Order: sequence, then structure tokens, then C-alpha cells
Amino acid sequence: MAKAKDQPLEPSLYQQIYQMVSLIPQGRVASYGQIARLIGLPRNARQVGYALAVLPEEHEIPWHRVVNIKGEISARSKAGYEDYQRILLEDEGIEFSPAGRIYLKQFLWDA
DNA sequence: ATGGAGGCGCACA
DNA sequence: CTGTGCGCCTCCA
Repeated sequence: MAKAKDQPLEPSLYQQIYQMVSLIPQGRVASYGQIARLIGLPRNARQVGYALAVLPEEHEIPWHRVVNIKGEISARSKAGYEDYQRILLEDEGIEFSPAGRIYLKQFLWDA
């Protein structure tokens, strides 16, 4: 695409991530890598996590529906949110295995 | 400019 | 199942 400097004709990387995450339907989860792939950046799973880590306080983004490829809730910088995330997910009907992992086969978002 | 760090992913042992 | 190592790419100080 022709772009003068790097004037983003497209939303910034984070904006794309946020938008994609907001598309995850209720009762479903997606992995970081999956989100990255969906926006055409298969090697940016980490950026997805980073983007969510710096989410502004006010947003409509279902960040809790994003977990790692194993179906478990990743540890993050700020404590407390892990339990919160699990509660939000269970509240949507997502089930966890005894080991604390989501049954991806059943709940992974089929984009 | 450079280096460190980050809610990851995957291959191996 | 767990632990370790390495690759990937961007953001921030």
C-alpha cells in the first residue's frame, strides 16, 4: 500500500487486536496465537498478550475470552485478575477441567 | 540506537 | 505431566 511515512491507513496493531478480540462470541474463547493469526500476524501472539495487558480501564473488550493455547489462564503482571477471568468465563458457561484448563475442543472459537 | 521485557507457542527431554 | 530453551515481534525506558 502506498503510505507516505507510516501513516497508518489501518488501525494500529493494538486496535486490530482489540477489534478482533471483541468479536469473540460469548461462551467461547480464543488463544493469543489465534487472534494474531486472524489479523494476519501469525508471529505476534505475544503482542496480543501485551496489547491486552495494557488495556485501558474503560473498554468493551472481552479480554477474559482470550487464553493461551493450552486453554489455561495465563499468569499476568497484576494479580487477582486470573480468578476474576475464570469467574467471568464460567459465568458464560465455559467449563474448566479439574486441572483448571478449558476444554478447547469444545469452547475454542471457531472463527 | 540498544536492550530488556512481555497474559505466547512449540519442540524436546 | 513438568521444566527448559529458543524463536517471534513490538513496545518502552
